[in-house]
Amino acid sequence: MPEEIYRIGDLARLTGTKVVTIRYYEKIGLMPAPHRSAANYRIYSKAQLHRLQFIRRCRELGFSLEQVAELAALSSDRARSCTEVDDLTRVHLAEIEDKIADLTALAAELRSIGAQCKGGTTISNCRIIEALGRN
Amino acid sequence: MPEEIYRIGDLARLTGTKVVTIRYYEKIGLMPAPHRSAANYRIYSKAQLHRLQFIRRCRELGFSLEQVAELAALSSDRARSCTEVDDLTRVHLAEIEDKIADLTALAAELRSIGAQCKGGTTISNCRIIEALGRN
DNA sequence: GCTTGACCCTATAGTTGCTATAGCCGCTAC
DNA sequence: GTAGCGGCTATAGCAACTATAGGGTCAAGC
Repeated sequence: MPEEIYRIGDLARLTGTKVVTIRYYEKIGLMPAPHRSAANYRIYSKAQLHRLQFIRRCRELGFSLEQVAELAALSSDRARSCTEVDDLTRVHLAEIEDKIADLTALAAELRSIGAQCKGGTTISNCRIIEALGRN
Repeated sequence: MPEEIYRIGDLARLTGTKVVTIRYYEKIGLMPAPHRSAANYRIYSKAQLHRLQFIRRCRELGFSLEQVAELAALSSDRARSCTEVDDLTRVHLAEIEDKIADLTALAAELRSIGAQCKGGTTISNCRIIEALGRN
C-alpha cells in the first residue's frame, strides 16, 4: 500500500494552519524539510501531518514555539522519563494562571474607572480621563 | 517662577519607564519632540512629564499604544464629548474579559491533561504526550 | 492551443512594543 | 586627565506570524 502524501495546501486544510505558517515552521526548524516533487512542491508524509497536528494542538494550548519544540523533541524519545513533559506542562499552567490573575485585576480596575463615567458630559470633566492621570 | 525642567533620565525615574522606551515613544509620535539643550540633550517640561505618566498609566491598564494615542488625543480636546473615551474603555474591557475566558478554558484543559500523568513513567506511555496528539 | 484559475515557489518587509548593541559626546569629580 | 555616569544616534533583534512582490505548475474549459 502506497503512503499517502500531501501537498502543503492539504496540510493547511487538515490542520487549520496557513500555508505561510507551515513554511515558517519549516524555516525555523520546527517542521522538517519535506521531500520535493519534480516541480519543487513540498511533499509531506502522514508522519509529518501528525507532527503538524501535534504542533498546532500545543499552540492552541498556549505553549510557545520554543516549548513546542521541546515537547516535540521529548515526545519522540519514547524511552525517556515523562517528568520533563509533566514539568513543562505545570510551568506553563502556572504562567497562564498568573496571566489570568493579572487580567482579572486589570478588568476590575477598568470596571471601576468606567463606572464613574455617567456619559453625556465632556472631556473637561470626564472621570475616566481624570483617572488615567490628569493631563 | 521658572518652569521645572527634566532630562530624559529624570522622566525615566519619575515614571518607571526606560530611557530607550521614552525615545521610542518620541519616534512613533506618541511623545512630542522636546526642546534640546546646547549639548543636544532632550529637555522636558512638567506637561510632558504628565503626558508620559498618562501614557504609562494607560499601558499599565493594558491599552495598546494605538489606543493610548487615541485616548491622549481625546483627552486634550476638553470640549469633546466623553462618549468616545467611554467606548474605548468598554471595548478594551470586553477584550480583556474575552482573554480571561480563553485562558480560563485553557487552564482547565491543561489541568485535566496534567492530572492524567502519574509520573514515574516513560514517554512511550505518557498521557500528556498522548493528549497532545499522538506522534 | 491557449487561457483561466487554483495552487505552488522564493525572498523580503511589516506587525507590536519594546530591548539590545555599537560607537560616539558632555559633564562632573578626583 | 581620566573615570564614570549620563546623554546622543542608528541599526538590529525578539515572538509568531502576516503581507507583498514576482514568478512557476498544472488541470480544465473554450
